[in-house]
Amino acid sequence: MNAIARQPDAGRARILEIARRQFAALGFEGASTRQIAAEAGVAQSLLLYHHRSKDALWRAVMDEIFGTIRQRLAEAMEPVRDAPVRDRLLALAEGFVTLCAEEADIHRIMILEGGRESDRLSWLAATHLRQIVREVVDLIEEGQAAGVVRAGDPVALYYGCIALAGIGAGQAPLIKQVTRSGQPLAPAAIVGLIRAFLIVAPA
Amino acid sequence: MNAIARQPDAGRARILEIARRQFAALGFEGASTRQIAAEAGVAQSLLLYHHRSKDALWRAVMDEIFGTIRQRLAEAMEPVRDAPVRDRLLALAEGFVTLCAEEADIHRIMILEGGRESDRLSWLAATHLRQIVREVVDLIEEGQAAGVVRAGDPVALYYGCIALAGIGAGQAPLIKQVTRSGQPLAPAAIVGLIRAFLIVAPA
DNA sequence: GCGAGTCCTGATCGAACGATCAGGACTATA
DNA sequence: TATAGTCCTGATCGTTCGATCAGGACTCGC
Repeated sequence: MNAIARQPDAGRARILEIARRQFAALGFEGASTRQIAAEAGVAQSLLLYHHRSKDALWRAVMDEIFGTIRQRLAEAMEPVRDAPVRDRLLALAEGFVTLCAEEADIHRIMILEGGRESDRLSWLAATHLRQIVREVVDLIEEGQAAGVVRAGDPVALYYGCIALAGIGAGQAPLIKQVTRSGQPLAPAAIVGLIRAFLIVAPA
Repeated sequence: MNAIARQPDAGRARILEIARRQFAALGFEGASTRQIAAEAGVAQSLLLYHHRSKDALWRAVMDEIFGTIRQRLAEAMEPVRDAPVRDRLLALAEGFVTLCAEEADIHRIMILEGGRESDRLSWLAATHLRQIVREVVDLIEEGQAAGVVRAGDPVALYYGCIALAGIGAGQAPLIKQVTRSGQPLAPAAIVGLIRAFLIVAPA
């Protein structure tokens, strides 16, 4: 009998949320199922009842994260569905920057996992990443064909945008420590950076 | 009696090198002093004899990293010491991208630590980071005053460059998994991205 | 009311963690 | 050759790790 008993779905969502925060803060190896369970107010064995292992818990977190990503980006793109490619690219960039700012955990987990070979990364690429990358790179190539996006390797441009989009929120603690103002970078400023980086004629 | 006995300095350097790799791969919490010692072929207690704690070992790694950074950037800047600010900025960018490509651990540790508040980050900012950031931001502001660098918050431009410089090497495992070619981004291409991002008139 | 099935807990496992300590092995000084 | 000091190891400390398991608490179909 505890605070979230008899609300199985709410409890599961809460566990996933806290697990996401811990994985983002400490990395997969650094995060502890006991700590996650303690913060969620449940027994550690419950995590491994719902998910058969720490690895499976991590994959459940990633499934939820990519559900959020797809939903948020779809919402950002919907108003410009039939607009020129330039507007669609900018809407996508703004949507992604906003997402990174509001859910910094997401970008950080990606950076953490993307920098090191592992079975988790292979699973992530096969299950979620390749499809999204393909879609965005296609859009960038469409922009290049239309003369809107600067020339160059579209994959490099894609990762350049990802890097710029996430740096503000992802490195916010460092930026707070280093700058005099202690202020993180504003999302609007980052969208401006991406626009300048990606678009040929930002008229 | 072991392979590196009677070569104290070589042994210490080897320990620091392996510790750096482990901290970069697994993060501070994920890395283990026993694993580091095992790969270095020494007893785990030796690490804590040379450095009084895991934390102190980490700080020794960072001291060595920033020694490398300062040395490499000084070498990159030396030939353009008296050149216009545009050339100095580009030399700095190229030097940093090359450094990130050749020593990907460095950038990754920074990303790992910069994304999360901790005593280590405070120490890092006070001991190493603030000074370097100040110097580079000053250079960017000089470039803006000369009309060479695009307008905008120089701190945002600085972190934009950092993000772009590190994305190729830092996310190489992910890029290998996601792209068809499996090739990481070439340093030259990344320098081109930064130039396009930073410089107003890339004539 | 009763058994089946679901949700959840506490106890516990062997392994790995950071840290400490006594002492062996070695070099340098005298 | 005796002594002092440095370098390094193996054993061991208490803690925490992921994982397992028996069983309590609850809901639902009958």
